[in-house]
Amino acid sequence: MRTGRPRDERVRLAILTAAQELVLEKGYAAVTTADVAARAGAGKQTIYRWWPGKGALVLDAFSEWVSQAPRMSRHKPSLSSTLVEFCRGAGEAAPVLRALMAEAQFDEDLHRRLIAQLVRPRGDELRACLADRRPADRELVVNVLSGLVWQRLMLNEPLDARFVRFALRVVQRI
Amino acid sequence: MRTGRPRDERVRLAILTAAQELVLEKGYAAVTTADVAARAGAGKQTIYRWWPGKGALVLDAFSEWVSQAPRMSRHKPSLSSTLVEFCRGAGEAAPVLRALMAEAQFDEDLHRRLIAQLVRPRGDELRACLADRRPADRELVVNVLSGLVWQRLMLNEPLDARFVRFALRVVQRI
DNA sequence: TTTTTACGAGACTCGGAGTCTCGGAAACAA
DNA sequence: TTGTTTCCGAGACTCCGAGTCTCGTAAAAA
Repeated sequence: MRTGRPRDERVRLAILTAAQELVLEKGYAAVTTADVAARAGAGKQTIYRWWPGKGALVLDAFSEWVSQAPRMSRHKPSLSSTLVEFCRGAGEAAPVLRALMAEAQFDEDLHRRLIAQLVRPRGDELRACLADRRPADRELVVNVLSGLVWQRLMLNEPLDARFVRFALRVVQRI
Repeated sequence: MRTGRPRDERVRLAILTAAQELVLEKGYAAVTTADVAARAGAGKQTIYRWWPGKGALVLDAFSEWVSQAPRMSRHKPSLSSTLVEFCRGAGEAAPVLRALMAEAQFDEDLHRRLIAQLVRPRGDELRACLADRRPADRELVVNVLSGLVWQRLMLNEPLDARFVRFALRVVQRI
């Protein structure tokens, strides 16, 4: 059994909540770890004890944001609905996704985390909607779609309904 | 006539050259404006007099790097050769492109410059290779291709010959 | 009770971005 | 020639955020 005082779950949640709120209010770049600690009523050291840095913290605070799609449906979700739902979530959090991907370019560890916690899961969701395609085709479509999305994000163009229609049209023609 | 001492062209080139060398040697993040000034034998203020910051400087130092394709051919360049040539240039400078696109996410002015000096021109080159397509198709193909490239860059996957084959296969099926 | 780890708080170091100032140089104008 | 304007190298300087260190205290297990 692990000895010593255990990690306080309420503190963990307070920090994640504070990070999410502050980033949505002021934007990723304008938020400091000191800000997060202050709003959470925590010490900076408590943040650095459990997260390697601001990037990983914000990633944890948002990694489930995008995929809060209603999983209640017992049907296999359609490609269209998956894409719509993703763009809805990613649309609100677009500045955060841009900032995380940007920061990850300067931080290998964060880059790995970002791919494992955000990029790969979204790709898997898409893949699951393409079970009827040939495997080679499937990878091709997934690559094209996520390419379009990330390009759109980094170029700061909206992930709106018009984009979804465009993306679906592309897929249809492959 | 503009009065006062004119800008020294040799200094301008020395700064651009120093920036390019240093970034290739040590990587974008590890280079400071003080480093560039030192190697160029210039003062920091001379850099800040002509460029708003490190990002814009490095962008200028590399903005023609990618498209040093031999324009000697009087034939219209093929999509294949354009893509190969672009990936060859972008392959070597991939870390720089990643860093510039990343930094641009935190700097609106740099973002505009990056799109105007790098993103748009490459898109135009691609577009010129697709003159035989219907205009709507053309935009679609350009979007898909540049989406694949930027995704590849930000995910730190190689822009190698295998990728070019993949991209061309995608285009062929649209 | 002792040991071990977590916690809040705050002081601290470190490094890079960008600014300011100074003495001097290169152009133009009177 | 002299004065004005802008450029230049050099270096000191401020500002700010990331991350570290320490201290007194709290909560769990041995």
